[in-house]
Amino acid sequence: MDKTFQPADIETRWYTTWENAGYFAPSGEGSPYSIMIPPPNVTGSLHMGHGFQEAIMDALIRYHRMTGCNTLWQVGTDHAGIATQMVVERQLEARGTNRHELGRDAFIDKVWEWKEESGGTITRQLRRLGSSLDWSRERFTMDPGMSAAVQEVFIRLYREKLIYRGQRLVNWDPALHTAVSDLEVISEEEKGHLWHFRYPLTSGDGHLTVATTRPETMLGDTAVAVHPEDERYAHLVGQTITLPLTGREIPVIADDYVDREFGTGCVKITPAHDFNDYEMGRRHDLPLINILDDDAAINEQAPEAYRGMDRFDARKQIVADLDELGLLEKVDDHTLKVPRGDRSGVVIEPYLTDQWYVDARTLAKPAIAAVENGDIQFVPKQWENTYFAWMRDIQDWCISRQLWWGHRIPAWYDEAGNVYVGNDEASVRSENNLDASVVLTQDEDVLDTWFSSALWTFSTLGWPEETKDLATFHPSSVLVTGFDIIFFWVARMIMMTLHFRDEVPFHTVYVHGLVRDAEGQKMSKSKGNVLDPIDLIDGIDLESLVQKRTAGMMQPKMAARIEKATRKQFPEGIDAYGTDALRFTYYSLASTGRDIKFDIGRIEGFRNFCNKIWNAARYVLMNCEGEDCGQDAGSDFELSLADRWIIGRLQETEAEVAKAIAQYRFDLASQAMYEFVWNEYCDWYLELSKPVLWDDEASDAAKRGTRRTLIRVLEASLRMMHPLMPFITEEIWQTVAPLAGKTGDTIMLQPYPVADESAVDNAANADIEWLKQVIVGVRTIRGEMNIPPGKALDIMLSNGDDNDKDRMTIHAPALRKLAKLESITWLENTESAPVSATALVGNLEILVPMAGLIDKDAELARLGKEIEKLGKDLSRIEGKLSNASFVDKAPAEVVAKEREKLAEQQAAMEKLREQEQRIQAI
RNA sequence: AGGACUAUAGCUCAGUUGGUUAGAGCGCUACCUUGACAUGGUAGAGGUCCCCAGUUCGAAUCUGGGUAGUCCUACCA
Repeated sequence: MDKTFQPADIETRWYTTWENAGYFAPSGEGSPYSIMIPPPNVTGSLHMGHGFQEAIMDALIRYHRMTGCNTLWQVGTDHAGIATQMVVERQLEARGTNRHELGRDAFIDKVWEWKEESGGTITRQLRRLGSSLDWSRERFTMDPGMSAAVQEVFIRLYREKLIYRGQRLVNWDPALHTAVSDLEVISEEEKGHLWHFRYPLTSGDGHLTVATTRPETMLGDTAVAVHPEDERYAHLVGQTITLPLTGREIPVIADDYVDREFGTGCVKITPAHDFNDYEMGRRHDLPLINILDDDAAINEQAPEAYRGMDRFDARKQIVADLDELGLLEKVDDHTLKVPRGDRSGVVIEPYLTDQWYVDARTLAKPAIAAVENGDIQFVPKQWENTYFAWMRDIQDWCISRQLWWGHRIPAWYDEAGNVYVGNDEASVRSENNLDASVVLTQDEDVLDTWFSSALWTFSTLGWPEETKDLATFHPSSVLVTGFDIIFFWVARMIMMTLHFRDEVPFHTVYVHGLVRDAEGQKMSKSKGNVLDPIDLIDGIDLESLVQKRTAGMMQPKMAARIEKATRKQFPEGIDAYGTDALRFTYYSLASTGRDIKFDIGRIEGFRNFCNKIWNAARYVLMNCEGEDCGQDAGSDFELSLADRWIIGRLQETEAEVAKAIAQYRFDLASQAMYEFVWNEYCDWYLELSKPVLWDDEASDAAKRGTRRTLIRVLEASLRMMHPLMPFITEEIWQTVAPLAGKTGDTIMLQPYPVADESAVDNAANADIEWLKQVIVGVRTIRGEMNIPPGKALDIMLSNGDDNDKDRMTIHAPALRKLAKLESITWLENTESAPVSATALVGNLEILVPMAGLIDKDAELARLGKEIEKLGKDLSRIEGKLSNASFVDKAPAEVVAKEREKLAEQQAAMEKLREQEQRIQAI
C-alpha cells in the first residue's frame, strides 16, 4: 500500500467494476426502497448543489441496500424546454441562421443532436461522484414512454375539465416569445420613475392627474379609477376624460382597489397590460386594448406615430410628447419591482394570449390533505408551512409554451377554431366524426417541462401501464430536493400523482439547504462563482479554472471581474481531493440549515481523514497479514480491556450513526464516524495495540485477541462508512475482509453493521477511561513543563485505592509506551514522596518527580492556573447548593449530582493546595 | 405589507425533553520526523452563546420585545 491515499487510481476502477457487475440494480429481495432522482437538465452540467444532493441520495441508497432493502435509485434527465432551446438557438445564431429558417422539424433534429452530444456530461459526472444509480433504467422526459404518459395525462385532464384553454393575461417573455409561469418570473426592486400625467376631462372642466411607472401603456388605457370614498374625486366619477395622444374618450370609475394615499389617488387602467387592471376591467366591463406585439413593440392598435416602436423607445417618446402638450406634471424617482424572466432576464409583459391552463385549485385540495394528514412528511417539518402557504392560494398553472422543444400539445383545431383533443389526428377525426374534408391543424405549442417532471415518480416506472416496477417501487420512499423547487416540482408531483395514481409520490420530502460559495453567495454562472464538483475531485489549475468560468461570457467586463475574483479566491487553483473527501465534506455540512457555505478549507480536513483511514489500515494490515487473527472457530484468543472497550465504542457509534441517518442528519452521522475512527480507533486503540503486539512477554492468545479486534473493528468500520465514502472503503475492504473472516465480492452488498448493545462493556470503558486520564495527566505535565517528548520519565502513583493499584499493574505496559515512562512506582506512603509535579485522576495522584526536570516557578504557575479554574467551579457549585430553593425544588438526582461533584472537587482542591505548599517550601 | 429562517471561538458549524466545566473541524501558538500516517503526533490559547426584559431553583436552550442578516409570498399604479 502507498504511504498516502491516492484516490484517483481507485475511483474509476471501482465504479466500473460495480456498474459492470450490476450491483446498482434492485436485488429483488427485501422490502422496497426507492428514490427518484430529481432529473437534471440533460444538456446541462452538475454544480456543487447537485453534487451535494446526489451525495445524500447515494448515502441513503447505499445504506438501505446494505440493510437488505430491495433498492432502486431511478436515474434520468429532463429536456429543459426553454434552457435547451435557447442554447441551440444561440448555436444557430452563431452560424448566422435561426430556427425559423431551419423549420420546426429540422430544428428539433438539431436539438436532439445537441442532446446526444452534451448528454454525456451529466451521466459522467454522476458516475464520478460514485452515485449508485441503476443505469439500466435510465429515463429521459422526451423518451417515447414518458411522452406517452404526458399525452395520456393531458388528454385525461382535458376530458375531466381540469385542463382548459383560455385567453388571459399571461407572463410573456418578449425575448423568448413564450408565455412563462408565475414561478419563472423573478421580481426584484429596481430604480425607476413615477410619471404624473394630466388627463383632460372631456367636459373641458380641467383635468385629473394620474401617476404611472409605465407611460407607454397609456395608449391602452380604457379608464381612470378613483377610490369610491375619495371626496376629492367623487364629482368626477361617471364623467369621462379624453385620453391624450389617442383622443379616446374613457370613463372615470370608482373602485376600492385604488389606494387614496398613493400618487394622486387616480389610477390609469390598462386592462390588457396589467394584472390588477385586468381584474378591474372585468369588474367594470372595460374593453381590453392590446397595444403590443410579440416583441413587445407597439402594434397597430396604437396611433400611427408609435407603431413599431420598442416599448422602451415608445416610453421616451410618449413622455416627450405629453411634456410638449403640457400634460407632464412631474417626474419622481421611484423604486419598483420589475418582473424579469428567470431565463432571458428581460422585463416580462403581462400579455393577452390564448394559453392552456391546469386547474390547480382542484388538484391542490387532495395534495394539501396528503401533507396535513401525514401521508407525506417534510423534513425539516417547517417546510410544510411553505408548502401550505403556496398551495392554499394556488393560481391556475399556465402549461403551454410557445417553443418547439418539448411535448407538443395534443390538440387540433378546425378552420372554425373548434378544439379537439386526442392522441393523434386520426383518432381525433374518428372520435369526432370529422372526415377528410375538415382541415385540422395541430396546436403549435409545447408543454411546460415541469408538466412532464410532475409525472416523474410514476412515469419512470412504466405508467400508464400497471407494471411490476410500479407496484413494487411506487410510492417512492423519499424525495431529496432543495427548497427552491418545492413549488415548481414537489407540489406539482404531489398533485399529479395523487390524481392519477390515487397514492402519494413519496412518503418523505427531505429538503436540504442550498450550496453557496464561501461568501454565502448563491452559485451562478453569471456571477462566475460556480464550482464543478469534478474539479474538487480531480483538482484544476488556476488558468483552466479561470477559462472555465469565463467561457462564453457575453460581456468582457463581467469576464474580467470573474477572472479577478477567481484568481483571488484560488490563487493556487484547486487541489485534487478525491470523491470520498468531497462527499464526506458534503455530509458534514448537511445539517438543518438553509444555506450551506462551501468553504474549500473544509474539504482538506476530510482528505486528511481519508489518509488517516488509509494509514490506519496500513498499520492493521502490517500487523495482521500472514498472522493468526483468531478468526477460526475454536481459536484461542483473549480480549483485553482495550479490545473490549473499542468493540463497545464501535457499537455505540453504530447506534449513533443509525439514529442520525434515520433523521437525515448526515452531519451527525459523519461526525460520529470521524470521531470514532480518528479520536478513538486511531488515537487510542491502535496505540494501545502496540504494547501488546510488540511485547515479547505477551501471550499468543492476547496477541491473537488484539489482531482479531484490530481487523474486525476496522472491517466493520469500513462497512459503516461505506455509504458515505464508497471508494476508499471498498479498496481497503477487499484486503481487510478475508482477514476478518468475511467473504464477498464487494463491500457494497455486505450487511450494514448493526449495533449490539450487549457488546458495550462498561467496566472496560471505565478502565480505559482511567488509563487515558493517567496518560493525559503525564503528557500535560510534560507539555507544560517543556520536558522533551523523548525523555522517559519515572513516575509514582499515590493515594490510590486497590482498584487503582490493579489498573496500574494491568496497564503498566500501555502506560510505559503511551506516556513514555521509564518506571511506575506505587507509593503506599505519601510521606515518602519526592517533590513532584502532580496530576489528579479522581483521588489518585500522579507524581512526576521534579529533580532535574521541572522548575519550581513553572510548576507553581501551572498549579495556580489549576487552582483558579477549580476555584471558580467550586464557588459556582457551592452557590447552587447553598441556595435553598435549588435544593428544595430541583430533582433529587440533580442535587445529588451536584453534591457529588462538590465533594470531588473539594478533595481535588485540597490536593492542589497541599501540592502548592510543598513546592513553595522548596 | 405578511410570513419563515438565522445570529454560539478568528472562520465554517454542532449543541436532544431547560440540569455542562458550552463542543467539533479549520486556522492560531509551542514542542516533536518514536518502527500506520508531517495529508502526522503531543500540549495549549481562544466564547458577554446578538441585545433587553420575563418565566424558572436553574436559560445558549422556553416566552415577549428589539437589532442585524437571509429568504419566500403578495404588492400601490
